Amino acid sequence: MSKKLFLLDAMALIYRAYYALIRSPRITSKGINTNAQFGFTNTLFDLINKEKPTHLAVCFDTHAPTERHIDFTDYKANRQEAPEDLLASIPDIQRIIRGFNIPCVELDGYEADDVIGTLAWQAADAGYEVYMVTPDKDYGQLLIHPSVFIYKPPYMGSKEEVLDAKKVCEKWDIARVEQVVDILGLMGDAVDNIPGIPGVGEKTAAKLLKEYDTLENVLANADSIKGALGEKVRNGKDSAIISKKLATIITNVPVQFHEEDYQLKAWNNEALIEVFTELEFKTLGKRILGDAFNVFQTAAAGVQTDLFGNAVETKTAAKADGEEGLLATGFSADKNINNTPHEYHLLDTPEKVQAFLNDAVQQSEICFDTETTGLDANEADLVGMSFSFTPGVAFYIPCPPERDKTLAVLEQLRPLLEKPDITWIGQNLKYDMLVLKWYAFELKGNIYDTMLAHYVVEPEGRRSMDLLSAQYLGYEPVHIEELIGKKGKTQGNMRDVAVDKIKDYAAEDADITLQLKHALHPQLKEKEVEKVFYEVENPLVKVLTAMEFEGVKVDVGFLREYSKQLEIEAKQFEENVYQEAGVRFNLSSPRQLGEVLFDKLKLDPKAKKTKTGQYATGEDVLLKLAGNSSIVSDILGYRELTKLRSTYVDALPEMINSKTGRVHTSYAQAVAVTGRLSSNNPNLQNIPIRTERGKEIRKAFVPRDAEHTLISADYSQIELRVIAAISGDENMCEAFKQGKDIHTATAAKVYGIADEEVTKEQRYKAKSVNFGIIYGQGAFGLADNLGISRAEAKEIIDNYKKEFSGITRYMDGMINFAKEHGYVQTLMGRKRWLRDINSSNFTVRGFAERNAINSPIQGTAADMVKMAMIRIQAAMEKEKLRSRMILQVHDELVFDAHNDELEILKPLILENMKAALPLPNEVPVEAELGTGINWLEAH
DNA sequence: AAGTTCACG
DNA sequence: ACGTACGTGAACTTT
Repeated sequence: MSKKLFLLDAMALIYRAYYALIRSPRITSKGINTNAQFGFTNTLFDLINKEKPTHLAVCFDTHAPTERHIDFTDYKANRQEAPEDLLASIPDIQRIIRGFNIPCVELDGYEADDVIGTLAWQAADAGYEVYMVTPDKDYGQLLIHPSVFIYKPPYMGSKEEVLDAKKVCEKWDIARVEQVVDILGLMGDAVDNIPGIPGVGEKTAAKLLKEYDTLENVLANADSIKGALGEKVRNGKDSAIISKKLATIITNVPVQFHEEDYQLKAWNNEALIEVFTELEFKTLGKRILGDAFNVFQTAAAGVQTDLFGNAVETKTAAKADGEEGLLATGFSADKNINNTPHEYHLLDTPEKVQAFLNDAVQQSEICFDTETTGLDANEADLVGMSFSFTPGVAFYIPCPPERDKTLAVLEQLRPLLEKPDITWIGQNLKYDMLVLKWYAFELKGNIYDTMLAHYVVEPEGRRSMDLLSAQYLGYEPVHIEELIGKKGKTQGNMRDVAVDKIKDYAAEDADITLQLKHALHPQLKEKEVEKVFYEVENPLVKVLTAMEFEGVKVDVGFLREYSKQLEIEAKQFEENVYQEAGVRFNLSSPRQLGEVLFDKLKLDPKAKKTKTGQYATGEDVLLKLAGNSSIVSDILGYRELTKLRSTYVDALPEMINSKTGRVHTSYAQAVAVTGRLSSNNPNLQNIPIRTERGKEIRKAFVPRDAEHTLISADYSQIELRVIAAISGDENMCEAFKQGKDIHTATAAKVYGIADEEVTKEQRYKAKSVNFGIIYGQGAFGLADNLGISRAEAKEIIDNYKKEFSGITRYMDGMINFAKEHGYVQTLMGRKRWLRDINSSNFTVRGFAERNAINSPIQGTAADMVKMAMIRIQAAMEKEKLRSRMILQVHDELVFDAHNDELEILKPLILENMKAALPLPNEVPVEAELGTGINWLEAH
């Protein structure tokens, strides 16, 4: 057997692991982020398992400066400081590596790639096959040696990949791997702040090398390169030479490859158990160490699991010293459905279904899940349903493709589905209920949505079934891809999958969801979020289901006409821009626009500010351009019109449902961290209103027929009322109690004048401060926003803080509360955890501090609207109205109202909105309402 | 898949 | 010296 050496680029892998999991970080019960430790360990273990190396080493960078830093002070200068979590992970990772009895190699004055390069070539000369484990493309240059390869570990769904010299050449479009350093020298590397030749990218570099073979030869022939490119090359000669040197990996650093040191040996299990326990690697620990870890865990935790995986208290078990934290979060961690005997039943005859029903109607809680032909609940057909009420046992009932047969199946289930005293448990039940609603069935009992339970327990993470199962049950369920393939062109249809396979998949989903409920449920109490769960989120599900089912009518004819008009006007703006610029280019490309504006036309403040080094061309930048030339207004005109056309006018008709002729948005109830809803497919929460041309689009949203009218009702200044109320600021509370215009009242206080003396200008500035305050804005931001000096902005803010000292107290109070408790909360007890609040990094901490100020405000307003929706829906049902609530836009509710019901409905809506969530300090809640034959008119 | 811009509250 | 106002979703370009 040949000898295989793997050399790991530790920091690159650690970074990747950390950021791969950043959206759903792994946090221990002590609040430590273990993304990097987890990801790295996973990669290392999988590698050992799969690739069976005979020899292995992990290489680190050291803090000592390298020759590159000394030669070129900008080297890696723009690199952001690593997050604290990530830096803190390194000692743990080194302990883990030592636990595996693998050497860590590092050398002051050299980077990991130099060490790896040197060792790789030495080992290869000694007859090894060498794999350098790294995602870094620069390593390509080392493949000059034929037995050296790059091994890219699997990442985000893509498989691992072994790169040889041929593949590297293909990637860069070059002839020989020796040219890797030439290409890097020419194009530079933004990540390491290696400049290269400005304006030369990957493509251009490859082109140059095709013609001239080496970087030196390119430079030698710079005079014969024509046009702008030649100019760039001639100007960038010095930079190119330095860049090539920086990009060249040193292969003769003072290390020696002693093969016996790098040979894989037996692990130090004790050391590994200690680290894994500390890091709470439950499943991973067991996967790596097997029973050695299991025995320890169970004893340490003082909890065992019964046959079905339920946590059972063991009275006699004593906690091992120092292992308090292991189950402190309250989930039963060691459940593994794999080890639990499970029975998944296929109920494919009416007799079997009946037997199931007899049992099921006795239950108080049943987990329910549907399988359908698609992701859009308004278009999908039912393929089957699964149920579970005993952990490990689940039932799957298939539905035939013919609609009448599916209806017959549902009919048999009617006594169960409509039983009023059942609690239906499910993951994202809105989807399942919406599917049922298209068959005119509904779940009449209570519901318990595990997705929402997780949302209130942990609003920030993601919560797919797969993730939740892994996190709370330590179990990886069957992936849907195994049934219907990956998303995209190859994705198949659930209808075409063999019924036995669907049964296993679907039944498992119901089984897992039931167990998930048991794991999550104690967390509601522990985290003190029961109120927001039971009084806000859970009851809202049925309301949203009804709204999504209803949809809204869109006047397609109007939009088609408007589209033509916008197209003509946009074209005119576009032509104007090309005239003014003197070139034709793609005006939709910010990159090309930036080059035209700043390189060709040399317009004044050269704001080069995007992180990729391109010119920023956003509206704020363009408006600051010298002279406000007409090209700017033409660009902005073009942008406005094309935006309106592509995002709304042309897109909305495409979203019309084939069955209803209406547009059905989908509300995401567990996405926005503050507690707001979000809307997608299409997003109906960002329909234009601020510009004349934009608000026209609202005319396309119309009542269902001539007997109906749209009603729009919105809260007045809800966020400011909330901050007044929860801060208890006297002046602001008083202004609201007296029914004053809040921005005028604010201006009067800030400028020390009477309300009547406030000018438009002053009111405008005060309004900006009021909004800025909600978000934690500083003097810089206010100055930028209002186009005033920082001194003036500071003065306004100082005055504001003095006059509204209660607001200042609130802001400081929230930050201190967060620092002490690690979270902030809304009136309904909705929490947001802010683990960066004590960070030593100014920027990171500042972000958390602004969240601490803003989240309770935005979140309390969200609580209030949601509660209003629940009340209004209930009242409308009680009155048996034909009118329907159809849209929510954060502080606004829209209704498709029957004309006969308008006079009942108006007070019903307003009263329920005002009374939904009374604010402290007697701050009144006001709402306003309008009606019309379209949304614009109603607003 | 990431970055940029822009629509809303 | 740095960055600077919160929360979203979608379209388009570029990698």
